[in-house]
Amino acid sequence: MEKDLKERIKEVAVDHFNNNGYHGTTIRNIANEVNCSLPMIYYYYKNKKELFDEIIKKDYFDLLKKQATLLSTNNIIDFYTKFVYDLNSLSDYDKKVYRLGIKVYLSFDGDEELMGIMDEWEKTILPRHYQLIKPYLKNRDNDLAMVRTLIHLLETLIVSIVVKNRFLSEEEIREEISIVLRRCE
Amino acid sequence: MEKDLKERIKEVAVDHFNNNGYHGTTIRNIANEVNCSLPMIYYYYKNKKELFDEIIKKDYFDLLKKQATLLSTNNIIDFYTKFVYDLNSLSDYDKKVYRLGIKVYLSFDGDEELMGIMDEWEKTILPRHYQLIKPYLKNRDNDLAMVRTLIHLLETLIVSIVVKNRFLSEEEIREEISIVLRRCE
DNA sequence: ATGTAACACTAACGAACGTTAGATAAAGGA
DNA sequence: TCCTTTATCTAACGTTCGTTAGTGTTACAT
Repeated sequence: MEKDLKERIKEVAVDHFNNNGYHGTTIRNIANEVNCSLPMIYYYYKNKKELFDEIIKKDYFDLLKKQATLLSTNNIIDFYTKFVYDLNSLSDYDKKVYRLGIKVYLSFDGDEELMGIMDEWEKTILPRHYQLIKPYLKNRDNDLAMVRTLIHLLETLIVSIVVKNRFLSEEEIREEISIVLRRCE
Repeated sequence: MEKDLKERIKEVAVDHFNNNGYHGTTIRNIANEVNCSLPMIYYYYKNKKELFDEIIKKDYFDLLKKQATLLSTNNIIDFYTKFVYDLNSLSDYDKKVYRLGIKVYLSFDGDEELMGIMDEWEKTILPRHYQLIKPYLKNRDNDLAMVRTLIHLLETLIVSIVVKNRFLSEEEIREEISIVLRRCE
């Protein structure tokens, strides 16, 4: 019982929500694994939904925002390669939070309120990356399509690492990003 | 009560499994929406799990196999554009089945047995597409990376249409596929 | 007419769920 | 010393779950 009980509850909750979904997760199972009594969970969290919401609204979006504020280097391919590769070394907890967030993002879990928040975030993705890549673009007619393609590729790479829990080498990440950003080299 | 009751049960079940996950779906809710009594579901399906399994093992893989047997035209970009674009016009039922399958594929639902089946299928993807694209490749050192990148792009496009229920125009699909397959033109 | 199979129901079982009431024990300030 | 706060518990509430036992009802073959 080294760590804070509230923190331990959330860690176990992330694990269970991840493996069994919102409905498949029970407060009793969480309490059992944390080795505390059942009402202790209600002592720290109002109810099941608040526990789930805090993970998404706080922990998941903290992760996303931290990732979004990374600054581009002078090489756009280096930057995006690192952007993806670094996900490999996320802590187990962060990886699970990320995975749970993607689950909600794809509306595989959570409720409509959370989906709305996800939609808002999604709208910021294309403009943000476009601004980031802009300096490297050669002003061709399909510039926007290239950014869109990159984002689509990134999404699958992120899912591979975070959701399917695969390790992707820096080399293969770079290869694929280079194929899409070929004209920026 | 026009259609077969067994069929109607499955249709409603697909809907509920999709919206609420396996654990969030109850036999009572299904029976209510189908407007039949509760034991009728057990008359046609041994239990809840068998109902879920039949949807994935039969309907989802039928969809995948049908898609996999499509023959390439003489233009590889045309082929893949059509491959993705046609998903837009899948029936509502098929789209939901597809979505549910992807949910299991990403291990967001289902059990370990189903995950095993998904893993087996996944292994066939890269060789299959490589064989398909091979004739159009210029034998460069990053040919395999290109096929991998294409598959990764396709995955996101499929998720957009089937999971997020977006409509993708033929034009934007073609643009993105062309960016990846640029050297095959 | 009678038997049998297929289709449908009502009612209930036991188990598990989310949640809460209420007690206890320790700690610290007044 | 007494009171309040914080952290923890046991026990239970009412509800809903998956599942089944048991019973009709139709339709068709013999």
